[in-house]
Amino acid sequence: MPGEGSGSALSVDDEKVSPILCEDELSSGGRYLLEGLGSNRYFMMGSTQQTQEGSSPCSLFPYTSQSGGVYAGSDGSRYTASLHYGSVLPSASFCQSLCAGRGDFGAGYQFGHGSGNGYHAYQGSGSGIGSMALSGAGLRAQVYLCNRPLWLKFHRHQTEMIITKQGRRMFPFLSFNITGLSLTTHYNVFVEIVLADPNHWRFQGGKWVTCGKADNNMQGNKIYVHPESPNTGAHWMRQEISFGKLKLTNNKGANTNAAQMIVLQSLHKYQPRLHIVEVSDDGIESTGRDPKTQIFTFPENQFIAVTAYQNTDITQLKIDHNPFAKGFRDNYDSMYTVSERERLTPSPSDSPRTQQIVPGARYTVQPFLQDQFVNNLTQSRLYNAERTVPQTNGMLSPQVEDVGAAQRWLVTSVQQTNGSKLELTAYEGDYSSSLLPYSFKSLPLQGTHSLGYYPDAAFASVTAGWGSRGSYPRKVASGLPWSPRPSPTDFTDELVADKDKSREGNTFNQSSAWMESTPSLKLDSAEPSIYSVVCKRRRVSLSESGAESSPTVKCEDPSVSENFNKDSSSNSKAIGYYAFYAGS
DNA sequence: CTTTTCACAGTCGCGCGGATGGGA
DNA sequence: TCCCATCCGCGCGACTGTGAAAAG
Repeated sequence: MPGEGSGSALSVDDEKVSPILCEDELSSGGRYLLEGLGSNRYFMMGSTQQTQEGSSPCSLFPYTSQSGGVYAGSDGSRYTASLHYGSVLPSASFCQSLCAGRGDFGAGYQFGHGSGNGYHAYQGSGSGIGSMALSGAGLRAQVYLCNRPLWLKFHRHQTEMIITKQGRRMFPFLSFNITGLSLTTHYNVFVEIVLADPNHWRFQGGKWVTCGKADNNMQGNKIYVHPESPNTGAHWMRQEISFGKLKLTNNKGANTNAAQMIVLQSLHKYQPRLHIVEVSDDGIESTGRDPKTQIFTFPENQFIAVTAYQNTDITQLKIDHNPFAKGFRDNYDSMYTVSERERLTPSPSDSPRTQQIVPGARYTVQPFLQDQFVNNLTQSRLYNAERTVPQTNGMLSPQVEDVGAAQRWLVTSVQQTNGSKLELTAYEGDYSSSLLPYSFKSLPLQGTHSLGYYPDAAFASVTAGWGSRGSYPRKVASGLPWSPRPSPTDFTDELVADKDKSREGNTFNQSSAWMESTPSLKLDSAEPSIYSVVCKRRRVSLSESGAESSPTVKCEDPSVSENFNKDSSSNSKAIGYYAFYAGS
């Protein structure tokens, strides 16, 4: 694998610049001049400091001001200045509307380079789908971050990614859906991870603070090419594109599996970027003056590379959501040992077996744009307890997270013969008005399509990210007495932010507006209040002494907790969830 | 004191081979 | 009886965070 910026077959146009600048961002001084910063490229966003301090939802979209000049690496990197955030840049007025109305771009940020003037201002459709023409091709590619809710969860606490000498997989991993590509044109799809800011970071006083300048002389591979590259647009659009096998390392001299590893430096903040490069049929990149490249950046993918976790909230999130860390879940037994007979309705989310019967990529349907592995988490594992770290430690304010997490996308699995595989549906559209205070115009809910999609797609995303495991041939849903559906936790996840609010208010009125139409959500909405009383708990760790501000209070009444798990997580949620779909 | 490295135990799932069942 | 597809169990390697030790 080529080293940084040396991908022979991968090149990015470095000439295009976005003419669109967001006034807010400009005035914020969130841009850096990076001349002389060395060979590294920086993903330039509004400074983290600013976004931490600022409560404006606009901070969620700090890239709105970016133009092509942000990658002004002094090494003449081939990727310099190829970022064109302006493609979906809201105008200044849109920024204002964001701040005022808590609007959202949606799950898909669309960047890319166009033909000079082809920067498409946000249309205000609320679809969250930006659009940008490929140079010369006239095709608009759109990229959706599939597991965005989970990313937001981590991002809220400032995501940390472990790096080791032998390489560590990312979690959450990067997973995208792409639309708008030419069906027959070949593309290389790869991820590049660049410095997000010029700072060195350290975890101090329960939060991340800058600590001097970043070491910008880091050498090593910064690119991970998707193993299926190159491939046709039809291929890329057929299913989720996951980078679950991407590994992060701090071993500069790593030779083995170098293609699978990206070399990072500990305590630096990084920004992954997705590149889609059009290539000729023989796999050679398009040549000429105007290579057809698009780059997509999701700010919630930012993370700080660490050799050991610093923030216990991040650790807990990893344990809770990463199946490989299941062994560290403290009440794993009680969570999953409820006999099948005791269940009124089996829940797709409460059995470890569930993960083994995940159909995965066997079904080529588009996975529910969902948390990866988030489904296996029962509601007993919430973060209601007092925190060691300010909740706004991350880039997002709770409010901002509300915006992002509450946002839902469902990519239906309709296998259309015309090749347009993806039919995007704003799943929550019907009730967004009551739940979400910001204006968000959703695409129409496709009732029959959506319902028909759920049974198999519910778990597709669970395994899709882990590469080839999707071909698991057995124990598919057909053998189950129930039809798997998106886990109720999906909704609950979205409501995490609401939980934080409700734990103080202890009121159910908050979501009453949509209780009537969404029974399952009603149940989930009620959970925070229940749990804030019954089961304030955190990760149980021997090392976590009482001296720390994070309490180690376990469920005061295990039976209550267990019953809750059983009744609510399995039964109520499943029933409620089912009722929701059946009744919708 | 901070950061990195390493061994560890638990979990997961791929891949293999054998068992099972249905159809020709 | 044979063939094929599916199911099942097992072993191994990959993967995880932990916690102590080492390194800086």
